[in-house]
Amino acid sequence: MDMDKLVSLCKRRGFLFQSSEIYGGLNGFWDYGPLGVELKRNIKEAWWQDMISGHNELLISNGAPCEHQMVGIDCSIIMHPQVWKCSGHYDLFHDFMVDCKESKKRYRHDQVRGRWALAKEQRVFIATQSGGDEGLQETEQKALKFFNLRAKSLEEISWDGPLVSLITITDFDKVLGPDAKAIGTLTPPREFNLMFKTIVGAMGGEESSAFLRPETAQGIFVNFKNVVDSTRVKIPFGIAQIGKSFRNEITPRNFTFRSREFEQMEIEFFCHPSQSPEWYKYWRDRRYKWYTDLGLSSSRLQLRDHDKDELSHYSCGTADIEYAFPFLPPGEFGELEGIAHRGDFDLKSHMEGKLVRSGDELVVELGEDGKPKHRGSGKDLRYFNDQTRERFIPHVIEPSAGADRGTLAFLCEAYFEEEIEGETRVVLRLNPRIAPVKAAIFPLVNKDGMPEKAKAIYGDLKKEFAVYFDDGGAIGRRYRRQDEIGTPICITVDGQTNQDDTVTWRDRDTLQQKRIPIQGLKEELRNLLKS
RNA sequence: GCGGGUGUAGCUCAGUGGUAGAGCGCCACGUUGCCAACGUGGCUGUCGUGGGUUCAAGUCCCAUCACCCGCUCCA
Repeated sequence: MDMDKLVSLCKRRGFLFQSSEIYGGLNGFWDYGPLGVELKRNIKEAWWQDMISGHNELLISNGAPCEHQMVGIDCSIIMHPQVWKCSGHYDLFHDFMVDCKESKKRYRHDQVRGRWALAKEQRVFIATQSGGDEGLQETEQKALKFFNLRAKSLEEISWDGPLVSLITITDFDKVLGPDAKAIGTLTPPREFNLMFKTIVGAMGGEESSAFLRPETAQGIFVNFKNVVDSTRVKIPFGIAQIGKSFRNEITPRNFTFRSREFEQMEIEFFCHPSQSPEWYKYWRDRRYKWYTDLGLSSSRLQLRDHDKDELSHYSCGTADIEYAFPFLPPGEFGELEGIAHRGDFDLKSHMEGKLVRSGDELVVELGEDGKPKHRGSGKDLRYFNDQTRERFIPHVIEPSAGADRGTLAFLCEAYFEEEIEGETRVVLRLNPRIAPVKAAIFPLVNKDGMPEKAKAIYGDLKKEFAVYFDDGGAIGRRYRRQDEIGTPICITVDGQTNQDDTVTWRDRDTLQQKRIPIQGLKEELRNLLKS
């Protein structure tokens, strides 16, 4: 499938627009149009229904170790800055970068190394991105070139000290950049923040700066105690949230796939440590099945377990649900959702302070003064089981899905072009549950009372379903218009309707028609949405 | 971030320094009895944006923004 065709359809039919388009657009931001908002809402509602509101906590779900409860929450986007310090985002998403004015390259400040070289009465800091022996060799080569010396005159250069980080350097005018020919081309380090910064309060200064959340998860962790205290939930249970998150991605690309503002659908599932591996497996499989049930084909979808060295510092297991997007090279997949076993990392961080791994253990990271680098809340976030009299920090399984990525995947999967009697038909084979319009109602022609009858049916169905009325142009054209936006059913009032109160029911995928009585339409549509 | 490409009507795209175009779509009227029918009429443009060169710029130059491809980087 050609991605351009889908992008064009999305624009033409009102699924997706570039943000601020009349001003030339803004990189990494997208708007959902009238049909797009319905599609995305349907996907989010399907998720909420299947994970939370429709969940039966009295039954053991397929593959689950025991019963579990599910509740929802909706947290603020801006939170206390300490949340991000303890979660690790502040340190991780907060880099200093230096730019090279000559080579136009950008380097992470802490990843550039180098050593001082003296020759021809000049002292220069020769920088490189390599470390170890490779770094030593590279700096030698660069120094020879810079001082315009032959390889055999290497001894004319004297080296002052070992390979050190650029962080230790203050006189940037004596630095030879990793890809530069002249000295002094590197800019001083500049703050490069992957989190969006904002100011709280109209008169705010630096002390009142805050961040837009880079993930929804932390709102759940900091409310863990509130939920436990207010709802009578018992472990194991999950807290779910749908909401916007923000990341200042360096390279937004591939339509909405990597955006700077995006929507997440996240569950933090809290369980006893001894049961956590079973729950991890349960959520992994359950979440994969959710996508296939809604229409993603298993040939383009994969569940991939992370390698040991790919795991985050806190994780004891992570799997990605990935989709073979058409804009990716064959064989490559893009992430739709990550299911992570996070252990007790998050709750513990918000109790004690930012954690780092030390061997097999998580310990509070200390600052230079020997105190915690980022202090936790000091609140006791342990869970007390009054049956077993056990007090413990629950382990967490986190299925974290991207709503926009899911929406994009469903669109890609649904797009088909096919030849019908020499004409190309464009059709979105969306699952009826997520289709923006469930059915369109047409009068076959605009006479003999057909429009009146069709309008009456439309008015009645509209109370319960997202339906669309169209009497413009020939009937064939109206069918194709609906095919293109994924409407599963077209209902047409024709001459026979006046005699026996039946209408034709036309299927988007098979193009087959059947006659059904007007009274049976609602039941028929309900069945369609159940499947 | 780097390199290459693209930017003209809602969409797809023509356009040689000299009057802004086509197809599709959309709207109205008529016609029309089931898969992008037909007729008539109509709407649609800051030629991505800002500068410059020129008597004259959609066209040439510079800058900038956005999108696509390839690197690079990254949750």
